[in-house]
Amino acid sequence: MWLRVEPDRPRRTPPLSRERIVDEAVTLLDGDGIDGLTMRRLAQRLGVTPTALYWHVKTKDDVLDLAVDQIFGDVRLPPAVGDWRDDVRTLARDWRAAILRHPWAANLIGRPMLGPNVLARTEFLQSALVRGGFADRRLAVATRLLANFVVGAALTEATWRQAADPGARTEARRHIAANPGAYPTLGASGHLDDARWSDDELFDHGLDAILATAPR
Amino acid sequence: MWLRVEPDRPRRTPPLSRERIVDEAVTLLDGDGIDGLTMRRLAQRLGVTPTALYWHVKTKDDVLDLAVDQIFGDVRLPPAVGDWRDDVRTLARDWRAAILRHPWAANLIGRPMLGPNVLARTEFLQSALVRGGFADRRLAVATRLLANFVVGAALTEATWRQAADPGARTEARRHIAANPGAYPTLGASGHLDDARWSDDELFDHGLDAILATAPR
DNA sequence: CGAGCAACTTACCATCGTTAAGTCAACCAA
DNA sequence: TTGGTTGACTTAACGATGGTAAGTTGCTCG
Repeated sequence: MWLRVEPDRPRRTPPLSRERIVDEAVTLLDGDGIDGLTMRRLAQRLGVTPTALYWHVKTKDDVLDLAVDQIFGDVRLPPAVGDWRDDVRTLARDWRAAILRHPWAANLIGRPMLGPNVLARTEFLQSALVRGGFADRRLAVATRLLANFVVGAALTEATWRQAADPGARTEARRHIAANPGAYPTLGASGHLDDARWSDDELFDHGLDAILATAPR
Repeated sequence: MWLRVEPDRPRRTPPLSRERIVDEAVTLLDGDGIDGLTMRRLAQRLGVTPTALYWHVKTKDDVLDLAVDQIFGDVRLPPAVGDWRDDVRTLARDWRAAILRHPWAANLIGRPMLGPNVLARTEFLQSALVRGGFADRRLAVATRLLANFVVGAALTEATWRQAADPGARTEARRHIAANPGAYPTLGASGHLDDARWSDDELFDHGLDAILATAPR
């Protein structure tokens, strides 16, 4: 009895599980990007045969879907007791930060994005807007405006950041500079990477502009 | 002399070209989605060997990049002589419509998206905002707010529409209904698909909210 | 002790993107 | 006319990938 080994103790690695698979997938994606995630590489990292994964997961797309929802789980939900504007700002900033922390997420849009974590965040945003006095159609409009701005901004920035060719932005700038006639305003304002204002700054002010549309 | 055949006349199909490849790729993507595009299928449609494509194109990713930029070329640039708000609205609506017409574009975000067509559209948006009185940081903020809202909205809607499982939205709704405690506001307002307001309507009003932030 | 099942492995398949080498007609210099 | 050069394409093949089918192991429970 007291000699009995703990169950599963002598196993070389902790037993496989959907959770461990998803965790390892995320770190693999973080390290090597979207093309770095292979069922074989994933299995190897877990000390397991590729086909073993298919016991816990139906397909590779499942892994991707789970990975996407996982990173949205990192977005903490504020207590929702403070000023509704602060709550919105906090959540929106964290949401954007979560995507920027895992830029590969930009490649996985086009997937459902309807996991429970995303739903919970949208719920939070909407309830904060309700506290702000939004209702009916204005509530619906504001929710979408907010959510789509956050997602659009984060995805666009993530896209730029992960551009395999680090000179892609530079290349685009050169293209603009080479055809000044075609892009008079862009060339003058330097929309693509104006050093005068940071991405963070522009995001925050965009957020404020939306919040300013509150009733009263 | 008068007997000489026109050059390349007896060819079975018109000669291959980057243009023809991209055109066929777009129709293939439209028909069968992102997974339907294979170099082999593409070549077969063009009456050619798969490897022939590599004479005109360096890699499959090139084809995808070109396809993405191509659909943005469909977004007509308004004359830019009318009311600046109307110009912005027209371009934003067309932009969203172009993405919704080719929902697979949602899967290709994460790519540069810096082709000349996209640049030209952003340039147009920005110049319209300048006409609206925006300048300096407010100009930069408004440009990003606008562009990110349009892209975010279109991508999110495209994602929903192309969900392989047509019941994904339904599934999410069921999930919400099953856990009423977790999503009080969402459950009540039916954010996901409230029949009271259409996507078009919510998009237009979101646009108006942004335009309302204009100076003066 | 032996059946049964969960968890994993071995063997294998079709398909994919891509490269290397060969073919073949059209053009141009001699 | 000839003969070589080049552009455009084909034949052949490679390695890697996502996935399936059929075992194999080892734990649990009767």
